[in-house]
Amino acid sequence: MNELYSFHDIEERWQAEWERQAVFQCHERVDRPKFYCLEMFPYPSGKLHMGHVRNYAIGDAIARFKLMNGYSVMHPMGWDAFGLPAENAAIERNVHPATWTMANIDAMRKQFKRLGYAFDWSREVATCHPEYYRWCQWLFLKMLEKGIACRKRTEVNWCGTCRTVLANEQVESGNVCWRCGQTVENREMDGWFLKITDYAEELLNDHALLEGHWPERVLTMQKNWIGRSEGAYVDFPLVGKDGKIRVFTTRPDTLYGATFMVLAPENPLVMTLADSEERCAMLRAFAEKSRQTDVIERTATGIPKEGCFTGTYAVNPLTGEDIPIWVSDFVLWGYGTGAIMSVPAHDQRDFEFARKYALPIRIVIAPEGCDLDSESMESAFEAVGKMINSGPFTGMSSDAGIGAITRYIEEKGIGCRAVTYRLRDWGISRQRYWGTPIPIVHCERCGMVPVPEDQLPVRLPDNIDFDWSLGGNPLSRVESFVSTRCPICGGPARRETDTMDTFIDSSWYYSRYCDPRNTREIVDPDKNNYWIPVDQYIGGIEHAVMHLLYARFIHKVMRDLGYGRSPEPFARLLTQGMVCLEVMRCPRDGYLYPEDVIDNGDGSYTCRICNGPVIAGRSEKMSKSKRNTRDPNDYIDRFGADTIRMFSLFAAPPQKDLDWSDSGVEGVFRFLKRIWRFVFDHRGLLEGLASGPIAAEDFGNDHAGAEVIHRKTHQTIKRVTEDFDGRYHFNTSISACMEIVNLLYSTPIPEEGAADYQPIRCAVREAVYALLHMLNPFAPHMMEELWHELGGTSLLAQGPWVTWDDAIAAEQSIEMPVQINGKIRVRLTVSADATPEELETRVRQDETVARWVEGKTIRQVIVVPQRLINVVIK
RNA sequence: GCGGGAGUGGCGGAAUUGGCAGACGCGCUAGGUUGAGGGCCUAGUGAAGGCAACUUCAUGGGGGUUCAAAUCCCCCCUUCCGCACCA
Repeated sequence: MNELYSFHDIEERWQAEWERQAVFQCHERVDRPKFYCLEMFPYPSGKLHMGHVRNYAIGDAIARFKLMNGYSVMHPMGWDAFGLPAENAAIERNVHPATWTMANIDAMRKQFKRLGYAFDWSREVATCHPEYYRWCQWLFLKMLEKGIACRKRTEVNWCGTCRTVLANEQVESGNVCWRCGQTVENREMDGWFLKITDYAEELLNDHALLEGHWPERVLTMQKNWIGRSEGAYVDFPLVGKDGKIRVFTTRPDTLYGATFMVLAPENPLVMTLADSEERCAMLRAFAEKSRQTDVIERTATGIPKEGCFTGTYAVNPLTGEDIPIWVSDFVLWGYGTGAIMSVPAHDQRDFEFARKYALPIRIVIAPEGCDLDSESMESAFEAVGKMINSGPFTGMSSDAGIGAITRYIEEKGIGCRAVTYRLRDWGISRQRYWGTPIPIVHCERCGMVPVPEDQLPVRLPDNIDFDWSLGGNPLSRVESFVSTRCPICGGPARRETDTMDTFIDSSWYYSRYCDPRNTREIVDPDKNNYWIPVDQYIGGIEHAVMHLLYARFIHKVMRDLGYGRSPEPFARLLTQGMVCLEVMRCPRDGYLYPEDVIDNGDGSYTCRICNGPVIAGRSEKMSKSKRNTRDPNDYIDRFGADTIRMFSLFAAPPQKDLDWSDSGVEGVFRFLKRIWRFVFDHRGLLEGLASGPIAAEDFGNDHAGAEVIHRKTHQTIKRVTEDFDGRYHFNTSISACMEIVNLLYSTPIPEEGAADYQPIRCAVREAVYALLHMLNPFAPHMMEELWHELGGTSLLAQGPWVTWDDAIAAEQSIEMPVQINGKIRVRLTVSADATPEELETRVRQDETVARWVEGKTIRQVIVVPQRLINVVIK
């Protein structure tokens, strides 16, 4: 055995060995329970960052633990390989997106392998591969058949920088592109949509299956996004015109108080309502102004809302009164029916609008025990109360009134019960090249024709001209692609040139891993049913409502197509925190790279560029623009994969943000070296440790030093094992292992032949045996190496895991704190199985206790077994 | 505005069916080893007071429940995240 811990050699050796023995290749074994461990697959940007290292280190620890515990573990890896960066690289550097992507995949795969993650590489997929995307196209055709996919012309979010349409989920803070951060604009365009709204109810209800297994806030975010609300549609007939306006309300009980109506400016009805040419022009101008108003400004609270009267009236169907129809941009065209009934007395927005334009306010709900006055009231009364001025419903509670009025309008045929959602259909058309072509042909004679299944995949052409200045989708300029024959009539036709949102690719990849080379089917249903659901899914919180909602939707679609039984794709979800580092900023030169910062050693820093003082900012997510990134490669070079992996698990629990720290990394490196050195220094004593278990009788139980190690070992196995089964707080698992190592260092190892040599030898051998197993999920290379050095012929990776004995883990005697009136005054060493009565007697006899009690009387002695004793005196 | 998370030494973080606050690591201090430095080893390290045994204070702030509160309840502050006229 080498005295030096030469991590590079060790890591290469074991990576090769795992690969040679195909240790991480999995199969559908019926003799073992299965465990599907999955981390969100990466976009092949070409370089791993610390966030990746952490994400995959978490999953790898779990996967390895499960494998050691006898599970049939699937832990696959692949590439979310379609997307804009590849196409942008093509434009900037004149490299084909496929070439660029493939080179990136190769580079990242190498990095992954250097980190020694336990992936089953035989299942690798890349979404840009025709054998993958043909099944995206197939899925699209199935959804078209079932009416889930459709084409329509609507207002869409257009990102000018990315030159494509975005789905609503991909627009952040109301108007910002999730990818590039630029403001999006509204455009009316044709596009393909998936009716995720058909599944809204199920997506919402099935949250119940995930509760307790998914982070609460992800469920809350999805719930808010789906935004279910219950109420009724009510029709208001127009005065002097045919037709009616349908509104959605959650408060049918306030219908008698509806004194005007408001339509969204985009509502096409608006133009038909104008009572004069002049009014028509005004409304058109108003709509145009709304369109140009920033979405944030238009919808922000606190800003008074502009309105415009149409000149037309509708009839309140319950009061029979004529009420004016207005237009205002606080009513959204995308929600409900794009029209509302306004009840200013009981809705704050309506109230403010009514005050501004002097519209009538009628009170129809009275709060318990007091009266409202429409003249003097300063805000709407939105709570429940007693119905007044409401015809036959007067006197009813407003709660009961909701049901009663709904039934009434249903009987009269002027409305019906209804549920609406905030969730909109998923717009999947993208006007860019590097994505899955939508398998549709536009024929002059036959219209839109789906490409027959046996003609899939519709391949992306290679001969692309990426000249950005030409604008539009480069795909539409490839005549050989666009021009085709109609599958029905054989006549000339043109291919659809929109490609699919890449979120479709990532909505079912976890199923494809179950059967990645199937050329006949998207996945074999039996294989899918064996592995799915993913038992543990791990990724960033940023996908809470994008990927994670889309994937749940597509999963349910696939289930309905007969490709699986499980209602949900991901049984448990862990959202890992970000990797952060403090930013260095110079007032003159902006964010600084580490090499441009001089550490003065006294907590202050100097800018190397201008010699001015540098402001050490707070810790923020590592990002290129803030220049606070660190390259995993540098750390692998200096400390090895085991160190960087273990640090990213040790520095914080997985769910929390992690502060990167170079000295923290060195601390972990030091710990690993300490293990190495201990084994090296005691290689004689530890020799052959791996070849056979330690018999209980070898210990003897008369030596205190051995017993302490023995007990600590079993306690630690228990702690670490339970951390894996519960919260995944690996930071505490690792620190527990550090405690054992510290204990081993502080135990004097006797000379061979000394009386206590045998029991100590056994205890130390057992401790090291356990350590190698427990640390294997975190630092697998070093542990395999030491295992091998100590006579192991099997692989630690294949287990079995270590077990503990509660009887050994139990303390014989414990130091029990004794409190007097809640303050610790003395500690007594007592036998662990002492009865409360014995303990109380001990305490009453104790000198120190007596000193504190002197002159007072003991009122009560509280004995908490195994914990403490509290003496209450007065 | 609504909803959710967080707030513990110089730093990252332990400890929550209420029961020894600060495990473990970083940093710092001292000693040892070394020609020096680094590395490694040992000890110390929440604050204040005291020669000391020890005492007092301390988990964002203020109240409360309890023999006992970082943990439970009420009010407030700070911060991060999500949603934001959704009818």
